[in-house]
Amino acid sequence: MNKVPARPTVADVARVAGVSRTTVSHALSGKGRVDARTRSHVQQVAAELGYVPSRTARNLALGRSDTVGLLLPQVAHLPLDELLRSDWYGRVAVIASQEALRHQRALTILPAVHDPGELASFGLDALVVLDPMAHDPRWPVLRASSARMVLLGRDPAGILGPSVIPDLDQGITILMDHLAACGARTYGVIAPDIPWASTPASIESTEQWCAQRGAELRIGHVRLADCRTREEAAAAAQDVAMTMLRAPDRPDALIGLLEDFGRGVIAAARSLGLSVPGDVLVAQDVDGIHAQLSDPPITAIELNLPAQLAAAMDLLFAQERTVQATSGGRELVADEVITVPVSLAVRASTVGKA
Amino acid sequence: MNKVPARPTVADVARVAGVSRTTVSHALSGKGRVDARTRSHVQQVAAELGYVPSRTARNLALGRSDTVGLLLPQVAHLPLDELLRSDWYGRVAVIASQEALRHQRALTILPAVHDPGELASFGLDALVVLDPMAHDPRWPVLRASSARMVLLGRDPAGILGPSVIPDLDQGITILMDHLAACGARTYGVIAPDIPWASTPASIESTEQWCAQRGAELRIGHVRLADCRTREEAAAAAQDVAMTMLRAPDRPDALIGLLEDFGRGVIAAARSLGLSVPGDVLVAQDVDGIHAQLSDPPITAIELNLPAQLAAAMDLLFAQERTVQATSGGRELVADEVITVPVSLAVRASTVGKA
DNA sequence: TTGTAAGCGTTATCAC
DNA sequence: GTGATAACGCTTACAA
Repeated sequence: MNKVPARPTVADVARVAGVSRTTVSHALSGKGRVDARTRSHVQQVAAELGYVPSRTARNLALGRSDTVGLLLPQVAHLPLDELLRSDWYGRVAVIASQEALRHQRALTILPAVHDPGELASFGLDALVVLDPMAHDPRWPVLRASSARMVLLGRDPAGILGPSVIPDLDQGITILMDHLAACGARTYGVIAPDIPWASTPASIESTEQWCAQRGAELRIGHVRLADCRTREEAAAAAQDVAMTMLRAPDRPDALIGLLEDFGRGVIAAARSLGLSVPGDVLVAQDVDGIHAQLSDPPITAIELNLPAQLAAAMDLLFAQERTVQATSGGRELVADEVITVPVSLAVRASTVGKA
Repeated sequence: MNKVPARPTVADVARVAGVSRTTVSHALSGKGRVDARTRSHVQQVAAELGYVPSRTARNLALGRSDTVGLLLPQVAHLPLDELLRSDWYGRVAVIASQEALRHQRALTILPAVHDPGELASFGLDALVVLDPMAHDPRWPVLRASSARMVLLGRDPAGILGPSVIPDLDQGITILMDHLAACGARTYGVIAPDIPWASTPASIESTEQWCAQRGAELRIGHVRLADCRTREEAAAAAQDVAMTMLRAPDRPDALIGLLEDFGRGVIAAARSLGLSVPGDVLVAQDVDGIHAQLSDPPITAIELNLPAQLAAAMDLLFAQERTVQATSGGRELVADEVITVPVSLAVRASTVGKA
């Protein structure tokens, strides 16, 4: 039962190196003026002793936290919500942790924070808020927080901090251009009735594109409230697609505004004896495994999550090393919206009519 | 530019309540002996002031960290590795954060820790290590850490701490029984050549099952080193499956030991004009979206990740409230292995020959 | 250039 | 029961 040798502290280093704690601190952090020889000596001693500064102590002294909190959405009323996005959130978390570490910060996942106190106790000075929604239950908690905040997804209120969003408008444009180039003339959109702000925005982008070109557009709505699983969501999309495709003047390109809708559309086409992409083109506004594995694989917009999170962290910490003035990072403008470029993953559901 | 009102501290509460800091601490934590009236008074004042204890300060004083670190595997030599498991890791991270919070701990994701110092600086007192491998580059770093550790996945060395693993042996047994019940007589296994300890273990379980019943078993190996994408991995599995299915005495049940292998097998069967499950049964040892979305959906073993992480956290923190003696949690036995029950998700790839 | 000392917010020790 | 006081390990005026 050997007692674990306690980690060396500044005091230890100072004693061994024969200098004061201040000098050690300055020598290692490069802050004050220290003689070059003293500095290298201290550094060497620190290395030999295996000294590592304690984040906790440093944070307490500095009044910050060195960690950024990732706030996942509360699981909403929709039973589907959690299922729908759990994989997505996982990806966000892992990527966010990498980006945070790039800024010398650790990342802490805060699944569901109930009261402002709970959040405050973490002393987080930076927060990434995922998918803010219209009547988000997290709002009161967040308002009470003094942490720097960046929202991932459009903030309907634009009051907590800047938002980082994928440039879905650009994405829709690229997608529609692509569909047009593949011969589409009339379009159909299948939209979920969820309170994510991106859905209305996508619909609007589509409408604008069509209006500008005089193209015909039909919009079908899927009631997700009735769906309990992703399969049911796909099936519901299939129903809606079925109706649209049965119409005499059926659209020859169908876009699903949810990860699960594409395959629903394909199933609908197939059951009507229509070939994809021969008779109807199919695409989604969000890429994902479903789109990649579908038969045929579905053309979709790649949201570029790493770029989104890099942008978010940059917003929080960017000018930190240059500006010593404030709490670090650039001034955060509440209703500013940073758009991140997206790209189109073109797949067999829209090309190769052969 | 109003200065943000600093968060109230124990000192503030003490002053307002007209008592000492000690009394406040005792009153709020319930540790020492405090008069009931004093206690409720202090509590009320604290509530009014919106006092929230600072985790940082508390941790410094107590010498702990209140957070558990999640150590993702280093991205290994295999280019595929990251792709293969990124979704999985994300799920692990989110679920782990929930389980950690259940024990009043925050969860921090540490993607790739290079030197022992870096890890030490976090002062983590609990660590969940993901997928320890045979020659894991993280070992020296971990050995140097004094944190309590639990490994998720079998530890080939059994030296760092207890391992939590899904009971794949049980899973294989259930799966094989199921296949046998569905009419299989000869079996084939398609295994990747990756250094995860679970693969050899699964193969062994399969061999034992077959040996006990005198059933014939063939094993095919896929060289993942040549694969750069999941698609290529599936294609490689398809090649191997093709060879096995072309043999005159082809197996009538094929099991893929990787999430992407199932669909490769199905593709192989299809291209040989064999129906699934009519002519050949197909299954995987790991469930996932791929298995669910495949056509037909693939029977697979559900690894029960939430249960695994719950077990891991329990191991770390279980007896904390009862035992005040040590650093919390039960004694961690290095080579102990905790197995978590798994279940079989039966799907169309093995049933409904009709 | 270096050292002294105060302070960050909390808990633990030990008097009263 | 309650309250000084000293840690915890670090940073940083301010002095020397």
